[in-house]
Amino acid sequence: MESATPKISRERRESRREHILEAALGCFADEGFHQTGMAEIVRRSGMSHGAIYSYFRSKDDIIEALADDRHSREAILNAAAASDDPFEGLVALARAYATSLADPSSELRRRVGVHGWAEALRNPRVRARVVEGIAVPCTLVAGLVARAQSAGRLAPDIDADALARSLIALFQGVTLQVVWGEPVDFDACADVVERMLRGLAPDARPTPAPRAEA
Amino acid sequence: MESATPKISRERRESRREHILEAALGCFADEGFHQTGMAEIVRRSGMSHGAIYSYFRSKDDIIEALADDRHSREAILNAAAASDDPFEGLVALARAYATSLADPSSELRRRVGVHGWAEALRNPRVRARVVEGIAVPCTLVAGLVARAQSAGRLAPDIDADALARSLIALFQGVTLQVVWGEPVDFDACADVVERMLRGLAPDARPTPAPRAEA
Amino acid sequence: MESATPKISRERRESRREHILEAALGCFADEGFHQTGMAEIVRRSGMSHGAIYSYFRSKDDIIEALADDRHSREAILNAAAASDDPFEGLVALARAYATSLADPSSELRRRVGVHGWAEALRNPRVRARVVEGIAVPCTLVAGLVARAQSAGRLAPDIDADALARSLIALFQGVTLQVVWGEPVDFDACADVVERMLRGLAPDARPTPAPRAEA
Amino acid sequence: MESATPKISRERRESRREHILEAALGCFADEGFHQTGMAEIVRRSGMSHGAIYSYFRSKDDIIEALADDRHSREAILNAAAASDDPFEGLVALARAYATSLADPSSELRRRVGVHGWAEALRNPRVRARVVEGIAVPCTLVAGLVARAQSAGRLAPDIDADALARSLIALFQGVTLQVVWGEPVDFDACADVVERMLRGLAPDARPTPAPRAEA
DNA sequence: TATGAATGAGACTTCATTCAT
DNA sequence: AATGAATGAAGTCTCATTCAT
Repeated sequence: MESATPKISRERRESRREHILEAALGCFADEGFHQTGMAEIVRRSGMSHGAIYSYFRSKDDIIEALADDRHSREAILNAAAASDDPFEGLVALARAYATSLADPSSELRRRVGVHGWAEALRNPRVRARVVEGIAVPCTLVAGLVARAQSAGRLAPDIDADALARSLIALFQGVTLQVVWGEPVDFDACADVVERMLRGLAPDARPTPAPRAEA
Repeated sequence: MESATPKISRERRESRREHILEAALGCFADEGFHQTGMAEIVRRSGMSHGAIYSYFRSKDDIIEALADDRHSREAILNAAAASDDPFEGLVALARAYATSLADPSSELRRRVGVHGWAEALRNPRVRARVVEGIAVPCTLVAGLVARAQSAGRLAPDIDADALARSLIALFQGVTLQVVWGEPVDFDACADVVERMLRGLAPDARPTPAPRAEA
Repeated sequence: MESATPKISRERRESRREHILEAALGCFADEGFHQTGMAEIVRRSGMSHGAIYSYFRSKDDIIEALADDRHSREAILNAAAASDDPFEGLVALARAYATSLADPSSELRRRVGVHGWAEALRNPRVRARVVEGIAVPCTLVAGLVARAQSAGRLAPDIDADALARSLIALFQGVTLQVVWGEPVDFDACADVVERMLRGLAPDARPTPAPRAEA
Repeated sequence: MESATPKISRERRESRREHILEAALGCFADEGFHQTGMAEIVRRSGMSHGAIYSYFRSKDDIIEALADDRHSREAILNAAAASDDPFEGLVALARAYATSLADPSSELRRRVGVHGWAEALRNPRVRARVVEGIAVPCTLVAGLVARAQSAGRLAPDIDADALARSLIALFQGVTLQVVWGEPVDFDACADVVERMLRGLAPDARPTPAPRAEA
């Protein structure tokens, strides 16, 4: 008796689900989660209220589903794995991120992502997804850093985790500025990041900290 | 013509206004702007609906007022001016920011700030305030960078604006992680930032970029 | 694109709409537009707030819809067309109006009509409807007068428009007195009107105006 | 102890009262009774809430006070008394009314008067005042008619009361059209009224009613 | 299954009136 | 007497969700 006869195929169901999420993405990108009404999603999707509620239990379900953005993340993380050299992998990752920010087809996701960052403050499930979305690249970057240190490409006394978090933070902050429409020069920022990373090389001789001299 | 004979003093009025903002801050920090009802603000403030509406024209007015956070900004920016040396000013600023993130008394403001970042996507007035809130430190940091370059403390070919934006971005991203309750080690991050800044010194010899070698 | 698949028939929808209007008519007749709450209309209609708002965009929409009262107007105007003789048509119209005033089933409409007369002073859309409601019979009456003059049934030097307006005005004023519960004798008034109309016949010999004699 | 020391003279008090009524008149003329807030009256009067409430017990009190419009009525009624001849008194009254409608300084009163006509439907005290405002001229006109009949200036079989009501009704209706901004030609209307009155003279030979012929 | 009309709690805001000053 | 800040009930309208069709 349990799902005796699937009226629509699993693929069709998945495709309808994606269709709803896409409609919701557009709505949420424009007005945020709580200023978007289900009616708007209904209109954009061309479906009925009932239909949508057969794919998602509630509006919060849709929000949750959109809080998870595997796709765009993976593309970027793959960039890091492209290089055998962990240090160059970090640099490549920064470049890939900058490039992705310039992609207009991801604008809606970026905007909804920022709404998700706020929603994470009050919705534990959204927070879980957002935090997980940070944890993955954070771990990966920290791993690259550690390997780069082992390979003698980064100063060994640098806190790998702090550097990883700082880089992720930097990407997040740039994303914010981009969605706000600020005139951010992605390439220049990537240059700066690359430069800063190279400045962390073990044989780099930074200006000694004055305090150390005192 | 306006308020011919005020019944309460300007100070009292301002204090009541602040009282409302504080109540709203608590509400918004917990639930965000649009999931907080006026009734909640009324309860927290201990005032009546009507009283609140005599201090603010609308809920949006309150949101706008909270989108502007001069106080916390100034405290940090002052840190940068404390040092005569622009380069050390940058470092001090990063440290001051890290310190401020550890201050529990600013937690609500940080949380509301993040909600404001999302709200900026759909509310032009909030965006104006948020963007202005970025512009000020951005300009200041860029100025410090330029002065540091003139003083020979930073490599002259670094894009001052990109560096400024990147630093601000990094601060914003760290703030995000902090409000999400992530275990961020502020001091370690500040160390990393300082280290990266020092790695940008003109006499630092970074690992040459492999591409350049090719 | 609009209402791709209506769930209820056009007739049912129209009937629901009329049901709401009828409920609102009762409320407005009792308390006027602005002293009637939507809650009262909800109660009288037996529907929910949301349902009503799916038939009318706002309370003002309902008011507007009720400001237009084609039905009762047409019934009366048809009376005028019943006679081939324009002069007798005028008389018949006056009689029909008097008769309609005695109809208790129109009492609510009359009362709401009076509220509409006041509302017309501040609501341009209501005014437009009310003024149009005057214009139609005014034009018709003026036409009858002109035809009666051509047929030699009314003195040719009478200002057709002023007579039309005066008759309409008289009807309006009587309506006012009726809704106030004044003891108006409709038939006697109709007699007076008929008598006055007949006194305007070209061969009537009115008492000469004393001034003219001076 | 009872009003131990009147702080302000009776005249001053009366003048303040009038001042409030004048302010309210302007408000009510624009927006009607129930769409005008006390705050608006406070602003227009330049007084305080409390002050106004020391002259009127409530907003309804103000409405009531304005529902009674002795002044403009008396001016018109006096016109009727100017002539010794009752028939000419009627004509003079119609002329005086037409003249008063053209007076722009009475526009606000006319508008508020119409709002009062609607309010009379729900507020018994307002109705009492409005009805009384009709009764007085009605009685006077009926008296003139009766005297004119006694004097052989009007056909004796006319229902004096119905004629009086009809004339008053006509004036009211014309007032409505005037406040709505309709292009009413007062003089032409007065001409028509005069003509109709003269057509009621006993020696006038109206076109016989067809029914009578049948 | 799918539809969309209906629900009704709850959103934001206003405003006649009061009363401490 | 006069002031105007404060009250809080009531106003209009929205919207996530359900369920008869």
